Amino acid sequence: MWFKVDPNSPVPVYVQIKQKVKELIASGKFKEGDFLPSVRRLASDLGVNFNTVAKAYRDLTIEGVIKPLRGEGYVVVGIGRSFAREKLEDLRRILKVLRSIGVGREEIERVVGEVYDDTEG
Amino acid sequence: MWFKVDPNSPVPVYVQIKQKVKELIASGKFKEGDFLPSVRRLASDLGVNFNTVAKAYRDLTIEGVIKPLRGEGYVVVGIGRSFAREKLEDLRRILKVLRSIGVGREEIERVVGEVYDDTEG
Amino acid sequence: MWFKVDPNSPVPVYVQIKQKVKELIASGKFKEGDFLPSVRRLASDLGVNFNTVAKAYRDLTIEGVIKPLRGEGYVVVGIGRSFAREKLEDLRRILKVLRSIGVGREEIERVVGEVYDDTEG
Amino acid sequence: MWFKVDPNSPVPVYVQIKQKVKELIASGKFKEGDFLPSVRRLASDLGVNFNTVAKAYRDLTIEGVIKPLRGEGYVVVGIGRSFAREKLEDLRRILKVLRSIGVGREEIERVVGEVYDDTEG
DNA sequence: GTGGTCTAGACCACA
DNA sequence: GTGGTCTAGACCACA
Repeated sequence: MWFKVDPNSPVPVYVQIKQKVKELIASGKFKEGDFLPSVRRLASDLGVNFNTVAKAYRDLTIEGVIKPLRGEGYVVVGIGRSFAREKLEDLRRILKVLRSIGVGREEIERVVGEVYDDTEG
Repeated sequence: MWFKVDPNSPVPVYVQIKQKVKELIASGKFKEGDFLPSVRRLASDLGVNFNTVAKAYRDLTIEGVIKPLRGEGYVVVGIGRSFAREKLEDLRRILKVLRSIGVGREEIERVVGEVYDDTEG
Repeated sequence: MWFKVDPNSPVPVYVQIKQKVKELIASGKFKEGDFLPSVRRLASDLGVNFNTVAKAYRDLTIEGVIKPLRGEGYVVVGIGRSFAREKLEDLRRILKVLRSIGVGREEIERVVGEVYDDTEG
Repeated sequence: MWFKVDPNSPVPVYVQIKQKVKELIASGKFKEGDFLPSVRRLASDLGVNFNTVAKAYRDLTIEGVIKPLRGEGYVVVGIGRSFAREKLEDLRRILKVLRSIGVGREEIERVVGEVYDDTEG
């Protein structure tokens, strides 16, 4: 039920964790006021060190996405539309690359269709 | 005319360089048999260290994308369809995230239209 | 009428409580022989855990400032001149910093005037 | 020539380091464009762990006081008047406490005189 | 040599 | 049990 991280990616593990947590909040799997899994719990589930998760949570705190309640855990504050906006920017960037390397619009539409017509996750 | 790298990105600079070079080859700006800019030249243009570019070129050599010709520089071997396939996978991944956070297909189509109907680069 | 603590300060909450209680005794709001609010009462007023206040009172007991009377609560023993001396040391320390960063004596005197000419709290 | 930290203070060591570095910048001992001592160098000088200094520098980076140059070190960006303003607030706070515990204005002036008439650091 | 990431693990503050 | 600080030390990216 939990997500995974790739320790061999050039993207640091703590950045991967930040991304995933943001996705889970943006998608409503975690709602405002919910508690995230504890630093140590998530670290153990992901098989990474506690400090790595702590750094991800600390960053998310600075970004105003979550908030630490001493002795209680991290609670979700919210993420607003900013995450969707970021992701749409990512989409635009990759589409530009695809266009520039000669991938036609039909191929793009095929993939969009596959994802959006897919009935499961 | 040249591309840029972001030294503050969590993505290592040499990985950024590899990506850009692959894009330039995939898009035909560099063709089979063309010489890439020399390690020193590119390093100076990007404002990064010689070793950083050298590592990017070394990796691309291992991946079979370019080939060193002693005393002449690095020549483009080719990149085939693999790069486009990778990028389409990236597209699929981001579309899934966008769908999961509730971004509708219309919004996706709007962005696709913007990029593909755009007449310039 | 009661004081507050800042749970996000790097200064531990129990240290903040100790400071405030000392100030209240030094300023005469609590006199020798007076009872402090009970651990549970203060904890509830401050919105902190019982153990946090208990630790502050325990420390103050060790320092000889207050004394537990079994079944009755904590009674003020006294604080003498030591607290004022500590605070004057704090004053000296901060003045040195202000002087070293170029804040002039006039600006210091202005603040002293503001505080000491102020007729209320 | 270097400063010291107190490992037994309730104030975390990394906060103490942040304070000291800010003082040194505010007082002009480090100017815009200067490099701070390296993370590992300062850690060794202070007898603390490298991660502790790293956390202090990271925080100062977020506050916009310094900036990391990969492979080169941390360079001073600037601190402006904000630090002096913070310190004057600290002064006001402590003066209020001193007044409330019955320390007279003469005693305050005596300390101010001592610090500001002192010819050495 | 300099910063960045990550692990492993101790001990403290707080609920 | 939960977060916070700190140590000790490995290995990577970059100049």
